[in-house]
Amino acid sequence: MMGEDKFDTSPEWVDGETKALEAPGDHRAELRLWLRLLTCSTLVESEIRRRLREEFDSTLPRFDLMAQLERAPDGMVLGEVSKRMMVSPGNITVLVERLTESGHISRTTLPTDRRVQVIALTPFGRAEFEKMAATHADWISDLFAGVSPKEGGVLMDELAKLKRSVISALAKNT
Amino acid sequence: MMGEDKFDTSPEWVDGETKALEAPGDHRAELRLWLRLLTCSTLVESEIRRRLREEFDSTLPRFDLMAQLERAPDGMVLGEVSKRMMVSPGNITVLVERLTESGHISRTTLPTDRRVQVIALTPFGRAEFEKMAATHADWISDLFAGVSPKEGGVLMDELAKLKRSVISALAKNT
DNA sequence: CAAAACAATTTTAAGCTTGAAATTTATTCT
DNA sequence: AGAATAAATTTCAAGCTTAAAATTGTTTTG
Repeated sequence: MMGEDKFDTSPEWVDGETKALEAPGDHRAELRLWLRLLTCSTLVESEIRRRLREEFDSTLPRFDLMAQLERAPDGMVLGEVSKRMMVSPGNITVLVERLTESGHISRTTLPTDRRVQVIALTPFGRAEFEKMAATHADWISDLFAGVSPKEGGVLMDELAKLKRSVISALAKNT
Repeated sequence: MMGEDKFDTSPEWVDGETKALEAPGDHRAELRLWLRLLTCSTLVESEIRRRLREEFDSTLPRFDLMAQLERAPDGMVLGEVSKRMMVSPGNITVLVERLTESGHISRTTLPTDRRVQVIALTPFGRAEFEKMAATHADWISDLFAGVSPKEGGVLMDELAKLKRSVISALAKNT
């Protein structure tokens, strides 16, 4: 999905009227928007992955999993973690295995329902995560430094609309 | 990086003055923006992957590679493909192997420099890609249907600013 | 003209990711 | 209670991804 021109900032979208004159099935504007969105998130994401590896010898999935657990002091059920991270359940299994081995998280089988595994940050895991989280926040702040608070606000709002659009389209095709 | 609240649309950003009053090292606004951006692109991307698999028995990387080649009728050098797709060179090797096996692309060693491989869409590959591309454009249009042309224009512009911000931050830390 | 430097690509090792099938455990329904 | 159903998790097979090392081929330079 990559390949957007590197510095294309000209206005690509047209007003509704002009759009109506386009050939049927012409979705260029949406495609360009999607490519730009994807370019932005890929740029940020791969840089964050790189830095996590270099500076903490860790990975984004590990960081994300611990981030979920940080806000759940009493731990979280595996299925819930999987939903929140938007990844498949099988994925969580391996992550949890490794984070347990390395002592970052604990895992307990729920006594009342032995199908259910609850995981939580260990004190060590929490301490490690807090170090990483602070640095991570600085990285993001750095990468986003050229976006003013006002522009950031606009982006938040417009992305909220996009998110609703996508979620509602997904709900329809069920 | 997932885990943003599902329908959070309240204004998270504050004006510059309020921001100045926040504790030093408080990067919540940027973090929330990043999470929202990532949520949007993950939602779209995973749906596109799913549909490519279900309807065309294909994958996003394959589609992307062919999309690059479509605009290069005379073919493209592997290294160039790798750069445009923003993936590591080793990645391209495997993709090219499989797309060659399946007859979608051809590969030629440059006679003047035998290190260099040039790949191009075969007529079959081009025909297949065109079918996929048309459907793919419809999918995106569908997912983005709730975003008006005007809102899309705003998003394009704001994402352009973000992209410049990220690229310039990456250029600095070299 | 060799030797060193450089460039393009492939290989390797490790980890991530998915969907589907299998397992284990609980619940519901005769 | 026993059978079917459902739920939570794990296993499996296949493919993607990366960085680093290794290959292969070209160019530059002493």
